[in-house]
Amino acid sequence: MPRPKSPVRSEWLDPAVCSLDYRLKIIGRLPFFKHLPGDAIGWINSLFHDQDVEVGQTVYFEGDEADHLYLVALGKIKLVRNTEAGKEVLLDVLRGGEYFGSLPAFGRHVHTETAISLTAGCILWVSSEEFEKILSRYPDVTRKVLEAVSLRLEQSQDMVRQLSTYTVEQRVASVLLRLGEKLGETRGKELLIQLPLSRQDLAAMTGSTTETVSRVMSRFSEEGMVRTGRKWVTIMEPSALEELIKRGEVN
Amino acid sequence: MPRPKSPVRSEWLDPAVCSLDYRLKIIGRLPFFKHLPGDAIGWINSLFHDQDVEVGQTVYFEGDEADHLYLVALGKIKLVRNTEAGKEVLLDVLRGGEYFGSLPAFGRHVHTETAISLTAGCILWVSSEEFEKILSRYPDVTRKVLEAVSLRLEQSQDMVRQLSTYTVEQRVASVLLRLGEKLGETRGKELLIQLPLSRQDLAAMTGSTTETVSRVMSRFSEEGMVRTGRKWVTIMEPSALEELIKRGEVN
DNA sequence: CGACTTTTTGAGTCTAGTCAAAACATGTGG
DNA sequence: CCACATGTTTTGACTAGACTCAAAAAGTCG
Repeated sequence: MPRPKSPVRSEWLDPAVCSLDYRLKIIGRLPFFKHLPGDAIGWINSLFHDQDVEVGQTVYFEGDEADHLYLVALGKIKLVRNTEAGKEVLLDVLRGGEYFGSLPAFGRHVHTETAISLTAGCILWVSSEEFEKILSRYPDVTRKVLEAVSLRLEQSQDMVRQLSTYTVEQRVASVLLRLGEKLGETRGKELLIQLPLSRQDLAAMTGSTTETVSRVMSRFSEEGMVRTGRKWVTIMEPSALEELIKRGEVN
Repeated sequence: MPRPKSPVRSEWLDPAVCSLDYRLKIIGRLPFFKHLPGDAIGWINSLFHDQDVEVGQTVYFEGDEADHLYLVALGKIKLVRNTEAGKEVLLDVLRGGEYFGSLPAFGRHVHTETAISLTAGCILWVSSEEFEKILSRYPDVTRKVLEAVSLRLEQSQDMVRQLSTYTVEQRVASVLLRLGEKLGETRGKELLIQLPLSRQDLAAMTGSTTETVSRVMSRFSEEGMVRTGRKWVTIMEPSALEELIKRGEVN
């Protein structure tokens, strides 16, 4: 069998990525702020700081004081929790336009997860005080933040449901579909996920082990449902994975 | 071996439970409102309706239109999610003073879980419109709601971590401790949980099966760590369960 | 090319699920 | 108060899914 050719197109980092224009676009599209008029966005933008991150860089650790709110401008950020035993649990992968971190405003005083960049990219952040300024000038932003947190809660509860009732195979299929939907690019009827997702990461997302995930992925490949490389995964037949989740087995 | 004598004291339902006084107390203590002055609480109280619930009654179903916010006044409410395959996942058990249900204000339009009473009791509720009135008169309530939802998110993520990394034994121990901490009454160094928790319920809280939970509970009983009856569980040695979670095994 | 990391595969073991039956409670009506 | 029907819990035997440990294979990078 020929080595799968990588469908990844390198879109190289524009050095001007966190340019004013780009920042305005990101901030203006954020659910928190997108209802606000342009001048408000401009003012909010002036309160944000930007920072480039490289692959594998830790933005903050679980347990660190929670006094910054972050936005992903470019790249992908993963949120993980660690157990005392050293196992890691991957809670979510964020793309441009999503928030992370937390604030005393959310009732949290320390971060409850660790944030690590999966790719090189750029993030924006505001301090607690600066965010308070935004909230006091535009109080309905609180409402938007509430909506965003509610959505995360719902997703987390769905995760609980899946971990409680799915087999590893179903969980892997589910994670692939979720990532595909969220981060994937449509290539015909296929779905390309450009992400340096290791078996380790997939295991941490499914409450499993690298070996088991590897076996499951091999099976999926044999069945022609997915195709994977080191920095990408292509879902050849999303519907087949969906079927598998419903039926609970490969046939 | 003699049948374990039930330590349960029947505290019978006062028919005047949802009396004005009691309602004011519940509402005044709620994190959402407890920062507000007495007259505000009085006004808010006037917007709430009350309703008695009996054992096993469903307050609302997953998928129902989400236009009410509920408070537990008296009794215990469980929140469950169901899978297509008919398995149930028990997300949380609520006691007096906790909220449930959701609102368009939270960005949800249908309930994402089913609410069922575990005991006879009484709940309070407001409609979406009424809650909006509260929010517009006391905008900082939004902030409190945000804090409450953030806390639930954190707890849910912890649940994810446990399901991902703990054995069934550890998860059962963890659930018992959590319930004990939240709903238990201290009896000397023991902790009594007065709750009609079936093996079914425990299985649904731990992502396991009735049989496995039964075996685990039997083991815990033999080791003298817990003692159970049909409508109660006593944790004889909380520290033993904590040890077990850390070490990962009974010795 | 060679050192290193990640992934895959294999073999063996164990945890937890399944199916089935017995034991135990609970509630009802005679 | 007992006998019976019903539902829940416990126990047993078996199976299977997933983990562990170990080694080989493949990919990455200087």
